[in-house]
Amino acid sequence: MEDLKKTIRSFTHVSDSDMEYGLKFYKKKIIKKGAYLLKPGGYISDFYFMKQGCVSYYTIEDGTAQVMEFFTEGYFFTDLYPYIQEIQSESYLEALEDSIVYSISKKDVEKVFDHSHQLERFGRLSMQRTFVINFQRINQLRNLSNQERYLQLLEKRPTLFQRVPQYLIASYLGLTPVGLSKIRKRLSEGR
Amino acid sequence: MEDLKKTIRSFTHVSDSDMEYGLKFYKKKIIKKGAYLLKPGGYISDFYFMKQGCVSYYTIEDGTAQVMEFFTEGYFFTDLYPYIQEIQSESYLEALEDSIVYSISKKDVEKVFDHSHQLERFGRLSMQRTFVINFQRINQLRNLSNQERYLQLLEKRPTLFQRVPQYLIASYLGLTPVGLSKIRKRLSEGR
DNA sequence: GATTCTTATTAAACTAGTTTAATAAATATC
DNA sequence: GATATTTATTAAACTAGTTTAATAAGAATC
Repeated sequence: MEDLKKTIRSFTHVSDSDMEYGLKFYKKKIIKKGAYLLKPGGYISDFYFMKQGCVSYYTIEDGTAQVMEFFTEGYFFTDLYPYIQEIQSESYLEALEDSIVYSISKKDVEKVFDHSHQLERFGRLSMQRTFVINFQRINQLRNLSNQERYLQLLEKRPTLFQRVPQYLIASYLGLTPVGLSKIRKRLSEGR
Repeated sequence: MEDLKKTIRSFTHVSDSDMEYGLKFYKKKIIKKGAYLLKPGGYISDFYFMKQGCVSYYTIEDGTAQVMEFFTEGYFFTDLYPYIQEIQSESYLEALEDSIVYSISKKDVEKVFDHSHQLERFGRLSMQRTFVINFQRINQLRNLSNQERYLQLLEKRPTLFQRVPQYLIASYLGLTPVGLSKIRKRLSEGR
């Protein structure tokens, strides 16, 4: 769990004893390609850290997948809204590759935060980080064209395009496979 | 500062002594309509609580305002990204009405969080709340049509339409004044 | 209360996407 | 390596927005 430890410490100082206390609640979990961590109607009570692999986070709207996010190495993730509210989820968490995650239950997260002020701070700061990412996402959705968002994704997460089928990337960008194909054509013609 | 106290306690339990410690750092501030709490190039070091009034949060892109949010009664707000990163802001915080806010400096927030585990928890939970709001915003931007988003805003924050000019609401919804006008026409014709 | 300034609507031409369907290319399976 | 299946591209018709410009309506000011 070295990279989990490293990632936590990239947020804030955590003493060895607090770290040891926190990490002992994490469990290693292997998910085969095509398997689900979560399906609609299920309850999500775990928080995950992606050690290796790729999980897509999506809902089905009118019969087609709406991809919210691709979680890859180093991501903390869960389906936060139902996780917080303790209600049924409406989303899927599906492995797009054989993946390894570390999981911790909500109860244990709370235990850890109660026990360690330092780790509660990590919790706050990682939430803050997530805020910033979402905030930038909103600005991108509002201020950039689909073409610009495609180019930005290509720049920021180039490996995604080797790992994930294009129609899922189209969905992530908020358009249809046909729409993305048109954009790519337009770009290849230098317009 | 009763409503500030009440709002904080709606997140988590805070003892009287911790609350008293925290609240003493807040300063009351009155902003006249048209005045700014923040302009591009400025540094934002305060966190605000809106006691009464309305502040618009926007950037200027290609000469027109892009409204991110309208902060009204009960909102905690700042320009979080530059606040966290301690970099220059690119945004405006402008009072659309005479407003009363309570402000606390970043240094004092940190002092409060150091002193009180309970208030650090409030910080984490309010960040979590903000996450959820932003998350829902992203889903709305992705999955709803402009018309649906207009109707949803009308339902959730009806008073906004009496307080704020329509072209700013258009901007908030991510469209032009002409576009919003068309949507309203379409709806009034029952389509 | 007339004038000025701001805000909202309408019209017309345009654009970047959509949908549906057909085809082509790539990948997996027997 | 042929066949079936999945994924990507292309075409054509359509749609919900855009831009620019003119007009109308409302609010503020003298």
